[in-house]
Amino acid sequence: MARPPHAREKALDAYAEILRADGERAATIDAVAARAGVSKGGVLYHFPSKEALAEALLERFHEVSEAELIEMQTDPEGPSRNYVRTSWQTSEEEDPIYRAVLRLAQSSWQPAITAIEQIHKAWGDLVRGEVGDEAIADAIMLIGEGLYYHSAMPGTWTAGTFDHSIDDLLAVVDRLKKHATSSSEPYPWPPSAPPTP
Amino acid sequence: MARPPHAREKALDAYAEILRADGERAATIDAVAARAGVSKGGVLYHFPSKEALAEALLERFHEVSEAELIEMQTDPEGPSRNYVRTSWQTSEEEDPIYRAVLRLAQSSWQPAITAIEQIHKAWGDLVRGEVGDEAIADAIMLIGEGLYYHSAMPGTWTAGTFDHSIDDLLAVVDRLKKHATSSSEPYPWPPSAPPTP
DNA sequence: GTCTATAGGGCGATAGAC
DNA sequence: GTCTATCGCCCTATAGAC
Repeated sequence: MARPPHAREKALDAYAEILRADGERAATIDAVAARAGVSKGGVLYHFPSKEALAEALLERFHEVSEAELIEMQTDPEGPSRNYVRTSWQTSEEEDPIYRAVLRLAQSSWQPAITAIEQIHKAWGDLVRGEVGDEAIADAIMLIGEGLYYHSAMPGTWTAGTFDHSIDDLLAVVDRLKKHATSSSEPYPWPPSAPPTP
Repeated sequence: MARPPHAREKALDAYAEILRADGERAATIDAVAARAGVSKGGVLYHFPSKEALAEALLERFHEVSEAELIEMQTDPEGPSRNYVRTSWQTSEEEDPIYRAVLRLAQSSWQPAITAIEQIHKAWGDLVRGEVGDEAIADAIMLIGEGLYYHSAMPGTWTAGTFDHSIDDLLAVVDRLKKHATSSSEPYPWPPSAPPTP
């Protein structure tokens, strides 16, 4: 795996990008091959079926989301702010993988639905652990999911919509957190010293 | 239009339901015809092309969303609570049209994207008018959109997730509104006596 | 490993009987 | 108005040359 064939990665990149930008229906093997600069047969050599392409994307997703989860745990801002901030900022340009997988989930592909469900649960656990109030944790999670809702919408609709106000939004999150901690004793946070990378 | 052929409406219903439940790709003319209990040719008599089917759905959407907008304006709870509540509750069983159109938007069909964009802008204007604070209005809108994000996800993931906590969530919305009105003078609300239907 | 050529199946749309 | 039959296209996948 140290130096796998480049065509494979290029095809997977192309697949993710077409999915994200144009939707599941546009992500045909022809389109992937054209964008990756290889032939259809070339793509099908590395990915014996179209589903294999989707499965490979899901593997990438698991790697990336595991790393994101660690970042969220160790961010000195705390999980809530990290979640809301990255919900918007990784949506802007980075992290095309999440949104590509989201498209597969929206197309009712069960493995993608399960994967999204799992990572959301993990994120939600961290936020709940930090704020210690169920309803407020729900509200914070929904704000982040609302940002994903925007980022998952095709077209130019939401480009930059929250760029000017993400800090104000984070201030609202702070206020929600503060209210939660003042009305009930929160879970201990951070649970221990974050590991140094 | 007083008594249009039933097959037309049944086909449109079937199209919306398949779209909502199984995604854009599954909404073939064959599938629509089967669910509506007519033949493919029968469907294509009323809707000369597949796009005509989508356009008819969009017309329905415009009618329904106009009515929803009036409800949101006249709800004695105010637009914010109405928005958050209906974001979840109409997702449960009612309002398959919104989610059907959402699927078309997620498939990068521009007319659907534009329609969703417009209704969101109208909702956002009402919420901003009520709370009078930009960041808090954004947060409230995002909570509602987060609920739609859940409702737009296929499968059983989110079924009932917020049923037990929607009132707690509305309490958080109240708290956000309260903070906004205490820190800055809000817009006048309600603007005038709501029209009686 | 990557290509071209082609088989096989599904889908949108048309034609014409009833 | 609704049906059946069929055409033509696009997409997935396979076969085999290089």
